[in-house]
Amino acid sequence: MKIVTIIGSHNVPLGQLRNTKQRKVILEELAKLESHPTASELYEIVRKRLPRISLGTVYRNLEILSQFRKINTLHPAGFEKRFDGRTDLHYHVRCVRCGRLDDVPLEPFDTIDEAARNVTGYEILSHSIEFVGVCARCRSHKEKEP
Amino acid sequence: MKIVTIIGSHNVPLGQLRNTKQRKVILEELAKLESHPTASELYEIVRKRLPRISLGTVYRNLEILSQFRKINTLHPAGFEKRFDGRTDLHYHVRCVRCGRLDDVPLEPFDTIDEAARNVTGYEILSHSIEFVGVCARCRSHKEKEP
DNA sequence: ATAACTGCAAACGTTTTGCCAGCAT
DNA sequence: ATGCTGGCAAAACGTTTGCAGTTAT
Repeated sequence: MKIVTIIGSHNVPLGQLRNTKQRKVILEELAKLESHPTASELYEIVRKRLPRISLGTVYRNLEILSQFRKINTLHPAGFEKRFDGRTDLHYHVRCVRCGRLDDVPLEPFDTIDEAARNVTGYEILSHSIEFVGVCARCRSHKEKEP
Repeated sequence: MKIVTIIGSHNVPLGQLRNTKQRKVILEELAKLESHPTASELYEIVRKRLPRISLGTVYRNLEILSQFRKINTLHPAGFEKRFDGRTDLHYHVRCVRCGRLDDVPLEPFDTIDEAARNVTGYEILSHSIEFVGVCARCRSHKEKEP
């Protein structure tokens, strides 16, 4: 008997995605928007077309669509806040396998704030960069994952 | 009569910060750590020195210390996930006043992943950048804030 | 036929809050 | 004396999950 580790959320199907009305409307409405809505904002919008849809369905579909790269999830899934004794500007890298978070010892890119100011109309105060990747430890354990 | 808008969390004092044992220990332990603990991880650590401290106190102090720039909060306070119909790499800017989130129409900095790889030992897959600043609308309303 | 999917409601884990006593200034 | 702060417990919040019935393929 072989034990298989299922990667990803419990609600993401192993087989074929289906094209339900709910999923279609969620995608359509999200595509229409310039903004980056939260799940419940999108729920309110979608509800105008599908009054009986549930918030759970919206969450489930956003998760699935994100896994299949149809949409993008901005503030990376369910992570707790983390705190850092350093207050100087520095960057972080997160391991997608184990969630480990490390500092990245690079000098801050101090020119990019000005670039952002020029194209956004914002007064830019600072920025943060989070790299995502696979840490050394997880890379050496790669045989565990299919 | 003048209406004053209180900025920031309900638990952040308007007056002078005090130097309590709990606050000191939280700061000390956080400073010792190379890692970026969550509130409850830090709670467990601090509890070894102050067994009667509560998790609420840890949260309150982290919030206050963060406001006063004594520490840094990594995954910026309580924001919900946001979803984006675009799946290509692009950056975002958040207004610290109103929470508004916009796209930043800059070309992706494709060289920085390699720089990060060189200094971290991670296999770097991607990165995200979030600028923080004040949006045009909020800048024109600045008279409302002290 | 079958596996994906939905709505609903309950459960979950994290964070915030109200209360009141206690302590730093 | 003032008002910031702590502990505690309850509430709030965003998100996930179990269930039982439904739907797309």
